[in-house]
Amino acid sequence: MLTNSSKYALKAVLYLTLHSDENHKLQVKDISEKINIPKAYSGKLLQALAKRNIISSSRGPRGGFYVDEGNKKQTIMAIIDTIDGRKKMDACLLGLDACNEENPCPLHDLFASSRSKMIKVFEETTLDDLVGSLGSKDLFLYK
Amino acid sequence: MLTNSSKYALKAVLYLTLHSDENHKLQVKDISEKINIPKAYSGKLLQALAKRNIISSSRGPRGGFYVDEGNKKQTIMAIIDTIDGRKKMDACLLGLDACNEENPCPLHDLFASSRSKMIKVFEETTLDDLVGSLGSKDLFLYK
DNA sequence: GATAAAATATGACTTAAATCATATTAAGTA
DNA sequence: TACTTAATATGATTTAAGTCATATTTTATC
Repeated sequence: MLTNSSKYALKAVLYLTLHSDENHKLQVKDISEKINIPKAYSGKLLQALAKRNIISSSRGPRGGFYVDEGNKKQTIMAIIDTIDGRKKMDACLLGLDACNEENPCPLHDLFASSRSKMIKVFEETTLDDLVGSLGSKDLFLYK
Repeated sequence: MLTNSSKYALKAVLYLTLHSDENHKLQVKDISEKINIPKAYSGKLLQALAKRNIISSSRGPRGGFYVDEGNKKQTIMAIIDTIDGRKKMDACLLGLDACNEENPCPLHDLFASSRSKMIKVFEETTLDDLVGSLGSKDLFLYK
């Protein structure tokens, strides 16, 4: 479904959404330790996310990564797309290029409705939404 | 979602379900050419499926792989499980070991219902069902 | 302005999935 | 029984994902 990379990216962005803002930037080291992923690897992912404006960053002393109000309008799908590429989500279960609604593979109809529901949720759910639904319980799992 | 290997396996089994029986066995070469996957690779997958009795095989002259009536009771999930291992399907979207119904990760509830529906379909759909639903139209896509 | 702290850019290394190759074993046929 | 045909078992090679390392650039602060 998702590569390791986009799982990591999702975790990192969620962490930033909950624990950072313009005045509380976090460094790669802090983030990677908290969410239990290799530092150098998370650095790379965070850079890719910042370039696409999913998250924000600033260099130099007191710099770091953070999520501002604008970033919170980003969706889960935007994160996945940045790291894995959107196409993978739409791909035929059997990997058939020619498979689609009009020309479905034998598994297409079994799978299509679940998948499109899932994709819709990913496209429509923003970081704001996620944080909202968590309410006050900060606790979630990074392992 | 699925590895390349299990996609190939699904294609191969579907092909066998439609085009083979005890009296019409197919060799690796025939199958791999028809479904457009590397011969040596499909050989390995077919062997694994035969060992688990998802499909049948016999050696020697006039031997080959085939799907008999018993094999047709096998499910899509059995194929996936043989090649990828069942666990992957149940795994948390974020890859969190500790994530479950009682202790859900932030994405859990967004994803859980689509996934369990999908899993249920995979577990309940047999090769018989698939062939039935195809009706007379043999045509499907191997590319 | 000099210094230090941070992200950025780039590339190398490692591991697992995907792919290929082949020697061995079993079964049908002459 | 010898020969041929096919799966089986095993392992080598290749490729892509995942991981790590570091030189460069930017920015705050003294």
